[in-house]
Amino acid sequence: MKTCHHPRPEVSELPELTRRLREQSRKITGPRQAILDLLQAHPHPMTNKEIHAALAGEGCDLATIYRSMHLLVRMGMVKRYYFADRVARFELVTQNRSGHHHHLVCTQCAEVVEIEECFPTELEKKIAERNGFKNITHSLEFFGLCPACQTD
Amino acid sequence: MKTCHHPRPEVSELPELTRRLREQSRKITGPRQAILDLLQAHPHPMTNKEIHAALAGEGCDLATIYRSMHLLVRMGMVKRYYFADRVARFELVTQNRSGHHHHLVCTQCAEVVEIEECFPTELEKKIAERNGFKNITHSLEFFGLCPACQTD
DNA sequence: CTTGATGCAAAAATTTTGCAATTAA
DNA sequence: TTAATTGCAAAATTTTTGCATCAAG
Repeated sequence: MKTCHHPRPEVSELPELTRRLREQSRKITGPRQAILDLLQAHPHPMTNKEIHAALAGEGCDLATIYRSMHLLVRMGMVKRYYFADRVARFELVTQNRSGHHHHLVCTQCAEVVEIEECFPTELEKKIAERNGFKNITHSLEFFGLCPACQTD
Repeated sequence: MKTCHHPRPEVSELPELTRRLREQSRKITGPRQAILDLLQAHPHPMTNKEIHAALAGEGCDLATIYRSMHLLVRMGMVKRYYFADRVARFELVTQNRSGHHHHLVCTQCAEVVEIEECFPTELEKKIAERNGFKNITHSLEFFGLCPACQTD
């Protein structure tokens, strides 16, 4: 895994997120703050195991992480991704970065790049109509060899 | 899950597949034939559990199915998909149906429709170049409510 | 015969759950 | 005060592995 910078966003979104938690009569606990903090600082999909490892300092139980991720996904604050390996990865949904976007993942070192492009809307609409489906969405991820790994 | 027809292809691809197995000094055993038969008759991604259940008659061990799918994927005879639920699904790669295609899956009843459309090649190339990636591929699946489930 | 494959059972890995104790509101 | 949350341990799943036996080539 490559090192990569995780610049904190200009404005933290945590106040807004905690507000929404409170709104649902959820509590702002240590573990939850730590998880949200981490996800904000690391704007790429993370597995529960990675989150657990990263939070080794504060000692947050793995079960708590599983439960938190379920909750955050249910509340729409986190989006769950599946890349090539049946492991769920979680990424914070922020106002800066739209909830819907895609990733380009290095098959060697797992580096992740966020992608602007999306599947053409008209084409998707056509697919939905031709098959009579409603409320169509898609999952789309790219895989390849990143620059650094091409030389190895 | 909706019932769906599984018309056998005009020409069975099994002889070719078994030939390739033999070529790799693999053996054509009962379980393997049953699995290939099943995958050919059911041209949609199936989970190992589904395969195991479908083969309840011949009594094929689940461990054997796991091992077989690993082998078949490694040999390129089967393609592995991940839909929305972190469960691996396997589909036979045939000459009729190209190995690369996508699916439209009903979020309610799990019906699967095969999709012709693909992510635009030029756009993908652009993404690869802009990020300096090589050997880029993608996974792309669509989700929505199928006609039957819209009335429920 | 020889080597790969199978079934079975055990082990490993992953995810969920029950519950008493804790803590935010 | 009280309702949600946590940690811990146990349970439930899912996947892999060791090994003696079996069978395809």
